[in-house]
Amino acid sequence: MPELPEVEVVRRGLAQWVAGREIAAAEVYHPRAIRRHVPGADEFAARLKGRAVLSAERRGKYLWLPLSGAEEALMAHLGMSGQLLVVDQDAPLEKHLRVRLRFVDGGPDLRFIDQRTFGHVMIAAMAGGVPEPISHIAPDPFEPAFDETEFARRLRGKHTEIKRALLDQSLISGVGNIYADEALWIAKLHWARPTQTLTRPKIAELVTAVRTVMAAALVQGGTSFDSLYVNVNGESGYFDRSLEVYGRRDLPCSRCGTPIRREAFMNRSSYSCPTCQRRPRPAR
DNA sequence: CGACTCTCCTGGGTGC
DNA sequence: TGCACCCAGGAGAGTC
Repeated sequence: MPELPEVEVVRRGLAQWVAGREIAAAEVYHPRAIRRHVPGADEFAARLKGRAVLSAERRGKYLWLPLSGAEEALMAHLGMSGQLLVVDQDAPLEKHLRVRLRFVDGGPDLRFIDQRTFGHVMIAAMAGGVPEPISHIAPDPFEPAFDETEFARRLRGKHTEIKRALLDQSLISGVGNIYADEALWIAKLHWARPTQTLTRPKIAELVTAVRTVMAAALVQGGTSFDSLYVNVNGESGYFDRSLEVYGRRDLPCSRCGTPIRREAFMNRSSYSCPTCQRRPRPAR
């Protein structure tokens, strides 16, 4: 649920507080947190010891810390409830602490805390500038590598609904349920609109809406809808106050006053304005 | 192969 | 007050 803006907030904190430091030790408190690191916890810790963190990078919702030595990085995905916190090494261990990194400088730890355990960390080889496990995902809309023409071409070739496509990280990365609903509201598109019926100008409008809402969220430090999204210092952003549809069932649309509706879609909630976002005709 | 569903997980909230 | 249940949802595995 932390989406691109929240993950970017975390990346900036890691760049400031963790980059340039040498790892003294890694401790794994819950095996599920490293389930994608196939060699296991002991190998994970051994491979990190003595390596320096070179920088902090991001694509979509994925973060990675390139490491000194071999061409590999410590990669993280926050899932729904993951947090990467920079905390004093003497601070008490958090209830949902999953992985702890200590540094040779004796400064603050980097701790991965994750209540719902959908997030994970792993060490991954680099491949073409990104960790190999995420080589299949598309650039996010803030990267120079994001090709809007290619995105439009692939989108129009799909036989699916627009919201499903927005959440497909192989088409465009970084968009999750909250910002998908917000961007669709800005572009006045219903979530069920068939992708093959979208014109190129409408797709351009939608991409602009995605960038607009995410940039606005980033300025405010991200969204803190359920208080689990925090920066590396444990602080929440304020963008939830600016949400137009997400979580606003029965509240008036700021454009037309119609009560916002909540519908089930893909086993989750979709919020939209019944007037501004007309349901597409069922004909195909 | 593309489209779509299922599954993992925990704790806060709710209704009785 | 306690307990059963629902809900939040990203992404990979599995199904058709």
